[in-house]
Amino acid sequence: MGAYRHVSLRSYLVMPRPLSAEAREKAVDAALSLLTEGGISGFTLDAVAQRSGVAKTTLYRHWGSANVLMVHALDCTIERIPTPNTGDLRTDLRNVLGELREIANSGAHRQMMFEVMAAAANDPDLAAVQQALMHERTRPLRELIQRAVDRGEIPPVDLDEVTICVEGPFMARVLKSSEPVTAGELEPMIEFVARGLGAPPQA
Amino acid sequence: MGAYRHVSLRSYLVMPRPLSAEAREKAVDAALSLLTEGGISGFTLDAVAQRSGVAKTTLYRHWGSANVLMVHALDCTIERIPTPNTGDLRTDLRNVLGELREIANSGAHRQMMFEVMAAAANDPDLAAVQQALMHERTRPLRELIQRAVDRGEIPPVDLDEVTICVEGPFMARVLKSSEPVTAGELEPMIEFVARGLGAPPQA
DNA sequence: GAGATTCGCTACGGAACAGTAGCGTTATAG
DNA sequence: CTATAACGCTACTGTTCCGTAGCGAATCTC
Repeated sequence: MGAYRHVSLRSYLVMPRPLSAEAREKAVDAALSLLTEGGISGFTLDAVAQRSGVAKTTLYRHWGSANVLMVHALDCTIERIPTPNTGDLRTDLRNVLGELREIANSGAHRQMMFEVMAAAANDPDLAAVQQALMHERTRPLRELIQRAVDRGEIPPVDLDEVTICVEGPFMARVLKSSEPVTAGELEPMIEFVARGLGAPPQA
Repeated sequence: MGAYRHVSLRSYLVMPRPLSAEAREKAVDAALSLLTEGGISGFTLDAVAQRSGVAKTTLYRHWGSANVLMVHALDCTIERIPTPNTGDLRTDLRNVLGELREIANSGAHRQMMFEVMAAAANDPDLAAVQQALMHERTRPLRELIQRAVDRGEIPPVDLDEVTICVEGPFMARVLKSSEPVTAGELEPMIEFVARGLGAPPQA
């Protein structure tokens, strides 16, 4: 934890002493670790202050409210995951779903995901961040499907419609059980999805 | 709201005055309406007491804690949904997904679902109820798939594996947007899933 | 009717949490 | 070195919610 985009808004201006980037970074890291451990219900400013070593008053000086810090911290986790291109639909699927599998299996990711989605119903900012996060995570799927269409491996499709269908089985599996998803579980899904996309039978 | 199974544990015994079934029913109804409106965060005993007209102290006399009442209320929502048999895979899918669509579109169902799933991580009782609820809701899918195998419309499958793949696209769609799912959106999913199951091309 | 028990009401106690005030300390700009 | 502003600390208010105590009134069994 540390390679996120910490935007220090005022560090370019000449001031006696800008809001310290160090405090922001420590606070965001603590916030994220609390969020992944206990979900939104485990995220309190008292806890962030204690874990980060940044005083609660300073947290308010930087972000103004607990919610803003939480949304900012989640926003910092948005990152592009690589999209390998192997020239084969099933192999591409295996690679990307393997990546998503590791994300889903890490920590108490489940609880956080659910709570964020629930809370997003009452918080437009949070909803936007959550939307962006999900969109970024499924981007590789959209890309590999588009490539399969381009090379003629599968017939043309409505990309948005079909992406939902492709990620669906994986998401349903993650929702269904808190057990980690194994690599072996992915295989039947890949075959199902490849057939659904209209790919020719496996070589 | 009223056709749930309200089990009055002591109503068969001869006692001066049993815990009133009326109070239980009103409390459960109020609890459920609060849960569907505001999710778990909208569920408080004060709110249940106010909406149901049952005193908070009486709620404790019946259930002992807020959590027990909540789990009991959710347990009361478990009900079998009918499984039509039309003799055609795609038509069966259309019927069952149509049922699930209505459930998913009703009220603020989304938020409740997420919060319950998140809370289930820390509460075995709640997890059990949630598991049972999901299992009951997807039972028709398992049944219609089994029938399609039996009549030779699709090749034999691992039922659990494949059910996840079939419900997946629908669930992914529900998760993705808070907009109601339209009947038209189901069609591409049905075709995708039918192909995934190995059904012959549409007539 | 007599006795027992439930019900509703009001009022508490206690915990957790958001957010603020005040004050002394520390680091930076000039 | 000096002024300025951020920092950490402690303490506080206000709110929300769980869970409980005590009371009188209503109701059921016998």
